[in-house]
Amino acid sequence: MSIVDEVREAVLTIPPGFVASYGDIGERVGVGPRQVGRAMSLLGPDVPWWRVVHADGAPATCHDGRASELLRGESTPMRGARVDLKRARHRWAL
DNA sequence: TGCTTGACTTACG
DNA sequence: CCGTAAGCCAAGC
Repeated sequence: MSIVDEVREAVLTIPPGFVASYGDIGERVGVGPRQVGRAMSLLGPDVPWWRVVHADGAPATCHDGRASELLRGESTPMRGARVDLKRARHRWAL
């Protein structure tokens, strides 16, 4: 298993309407947030990359602006231009 | 083997 | 809210 596969699995488990930060995924797969970002760039367009946001709820810096529309389309709790992590942050089984 | 880079995070001003 | 600095770990050269 590669980092990319682990990250892909984690991202795919995020249900519509929820999001996870790079740090969250990093903790889950056991790597640093930067590896998550690097892995994401290799995943491809077949994953819900827009459900992966920054620690403060800001959408991914790539695909400039597209994430907001996609998140909104899934009824993701938004607060202005950023995701309301208090409500939208996905939590895997503890 | 060592240095640079990156879809990041946290802390501080 | 925005900019800067240090930390982080894997991949590329």
